[in-house]
Amino acid sequence: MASGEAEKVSQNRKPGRPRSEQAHQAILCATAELMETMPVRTITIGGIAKAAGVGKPTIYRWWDSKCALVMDAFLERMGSQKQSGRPNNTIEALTDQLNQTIAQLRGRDGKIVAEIIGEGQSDAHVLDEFRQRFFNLLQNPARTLIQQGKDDGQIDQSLDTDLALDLIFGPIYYRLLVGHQPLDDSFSRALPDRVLIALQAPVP
Amino acid sequence: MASGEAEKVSQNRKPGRPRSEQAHQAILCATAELMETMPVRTITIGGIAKAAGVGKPTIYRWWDSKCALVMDAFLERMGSQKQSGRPNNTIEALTDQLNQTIAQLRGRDGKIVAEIIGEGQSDAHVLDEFRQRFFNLLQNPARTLIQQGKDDGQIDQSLDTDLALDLIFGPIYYRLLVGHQPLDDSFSRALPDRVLIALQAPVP
Amino acid sequence: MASGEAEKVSQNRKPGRPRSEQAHQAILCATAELMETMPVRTITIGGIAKAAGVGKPTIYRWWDSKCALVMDAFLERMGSQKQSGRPNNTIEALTDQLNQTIAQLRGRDGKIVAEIIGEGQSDAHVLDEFRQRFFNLLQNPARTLIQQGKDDGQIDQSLDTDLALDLIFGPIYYRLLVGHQPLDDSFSRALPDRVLIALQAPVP
Amino acid sequence: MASGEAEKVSQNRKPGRPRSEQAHQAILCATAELMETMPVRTITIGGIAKAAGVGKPTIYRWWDSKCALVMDAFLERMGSQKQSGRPNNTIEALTDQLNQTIAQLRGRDGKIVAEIIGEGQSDAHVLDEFRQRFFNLLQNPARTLIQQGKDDGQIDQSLDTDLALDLIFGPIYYRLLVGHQPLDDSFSRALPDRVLIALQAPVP
DNA sequence: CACTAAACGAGACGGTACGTCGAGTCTTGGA
DNA sequence: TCCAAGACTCGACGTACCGTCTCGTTTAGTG
Repeated sequence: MASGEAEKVSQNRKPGRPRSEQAHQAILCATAELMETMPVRTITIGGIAKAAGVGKPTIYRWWDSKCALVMDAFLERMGSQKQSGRPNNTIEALTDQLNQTIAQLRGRDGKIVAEIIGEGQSDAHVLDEFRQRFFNLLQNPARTLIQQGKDDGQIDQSLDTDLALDLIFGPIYYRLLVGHQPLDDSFSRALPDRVLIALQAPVP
Repeated sequence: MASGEAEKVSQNRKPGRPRSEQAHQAILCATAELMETMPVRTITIGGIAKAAGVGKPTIYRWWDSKCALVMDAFLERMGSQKQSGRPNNTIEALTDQLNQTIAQLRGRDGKIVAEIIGEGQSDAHVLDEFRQRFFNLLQNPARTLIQQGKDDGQIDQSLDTDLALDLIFGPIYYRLLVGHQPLDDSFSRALPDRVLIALQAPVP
Repeated sequence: MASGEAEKVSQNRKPGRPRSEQAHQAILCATAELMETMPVRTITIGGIAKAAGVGKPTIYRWWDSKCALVMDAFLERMGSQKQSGRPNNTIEALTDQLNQTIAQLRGRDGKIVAEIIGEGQSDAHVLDEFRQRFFNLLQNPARTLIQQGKDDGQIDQSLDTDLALDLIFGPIYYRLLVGHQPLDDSFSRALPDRVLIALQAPVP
Repeated sequence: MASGEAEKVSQNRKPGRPRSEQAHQAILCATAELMETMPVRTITIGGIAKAAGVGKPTIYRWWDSKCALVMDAFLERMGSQKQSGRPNNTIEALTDQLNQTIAQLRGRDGKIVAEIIGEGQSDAHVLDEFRQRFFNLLQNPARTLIQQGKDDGQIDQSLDTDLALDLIFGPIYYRLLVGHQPLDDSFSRALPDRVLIALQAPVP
């Protein structure tokens, strides 16, 4: 009280036993492993609890729903995103970005992304989280590049940035989610050039 | 077979009571109504049966799964697709097609399409059915137009038709499924012109 | 239709699949077996379901609670009560009745009765059922004998019958439930004579 | 020992913070209050802890189980037993004892006794404790009186004392536990006379 | 007076059982 | 043979307590 200093500090910590970070990690880890081997839909909370050596209530203490947990587990594994970072040329950088995205969404990771978006169709919260925590993360570098391209004249300045992003990523997610065509190398080769035409040229 | 007597009336009809077309329709109708008011995921077979005044086994007699039924109910309501049919100009026809698709996927119908694709992420069969019975139906006219455009020189002949379709429809489904941006009028206005640039110009 | 007989009759039967008596019996049987080997309190609905090869909802369809089920299973096994029936002498018949009751409540059966009464202390419904379906059944013959004894002068006519029954059975249940003394042979030998004194003699 | 006490206090005390008698009492008190308002079975350790403003481990530090705690709380409230003590006449003293017991087991206290005995049916330890700490306490005065009655000729000397106690208390507990008849005044009036007949008269 | 060690409040932990719900199958009587 | 009805087995759901543990704090007695 004297000089108004923090004094006792008295601790802002909550009372009681703190949550076990070990249990938290075990759950995330078990979930990630289950996601490798089975569709998200068929994963059960009980199954995760058993795999993690954890009680069901512990899972519910940390996450509201299976989907929230799956989101976290997914992001943990996705966290290690490398940035090739070659800023010299906007167009080249965008091409890189695109190819990297396609590469990322091939295989199991892409399947999981698709499943999460699928779950999101019946649970707005999941889709929200997905956008905020994965999608924006992925899209923002491209957004910056587009802005940059518009500034230095490589991209049509009258083009709406959001639309540009949809032109770039739309075809990829389309194939990923509808599955009518694969995200193969020929797609990866042909798409960037074609899309970039649309971005560069001014609408007549 | 032994005594080979065709005897009593050859009868190519199956014996027993014939399936009730009335029940069939009641089920489809009840399903369609439920789809209007609740997410596909939360619809239950039992709920449909109750709403249709039908037994669950009757539903299983006609459809393998909830999703197959939902698909049928959905297609029934989607059946009445008008074709504006103005074949004079390929580019204009494609623009029409695009705008029509966007208009169609706005509102409840789009939500249902999204939910079906969502279900499809955990059930390959659903996605198969979706592609065969709805998606191709929708996409084939555009495919024809593109082919036509390539023939008469309005579209770059080196462009792969499948890729062209992804460029056209990708952004729409992307917005529909990820929900980061709406399928609004400004999108509807801006998208076709921009996409068609990509289709028309040759890659340098 | 012809002679205008009751014709349609229309049936008072409910529609739908009838309850499976087989499942009913399997549940009762499994419960009875579990009661043999473990305390009622530690028996679980899930355990019964598993042992009976039955789903939990089926159990809940037939019984409101574990205790109601246990009551039924218990009564089924208790059903085969022999009546030694020697009506020549009221006092002798009462003695028989008493000894028979003691014999019955020795061993596992008595333990189960005690456990059911124990459960009943926290669930009035259980105690109700117990009284109506087991206790009265057991006590009514004695009640008749007492009435008879009062009529033919062998039992004090001023004695309230309910009180008489409590004098007879009270000590037995007391030992059964409090467990301070066993229901052994010496008890079985000494009790009837002593109790019958109280019933026969008039209060001074 | 008094004056010349063993120098350095001799130190038989354990180190560390001593148990809090305040917590002990708070737990007992909270338990007693809960017992007033809800069945013993539905009381939970967590509920007691919350009501007493105490942590669960503190409860387990003092008591092994909910039942042990309930026993203690119950005995605390029962502690104030008055002894009317009129030793002039054995028979009258026994009658007094009986009426007092009936009066005591009427109302909430009786219900709690019944619930404890009920719990005891599935937990031998509870029943043990009950007998040692409540039941014997209650029964011993009567035992003494009976012995005394046998000595001075008012009670049949050939009567086993344990049996006598069962004859006296059996009907009371029987009504208490089975609940087929109330522990009302008419019972209280009629029982003692009738029971005492059995004790006094010799078996023919 | 500071140190030590146990008890304290709180509440998270791994479990177990709960009672409910939906899926997909089976079994009735009637059409 | 199909129909409506609904009971069936199965298994996941999310909740409630259990009895134990792990925190940070408090409190007596010792050094």
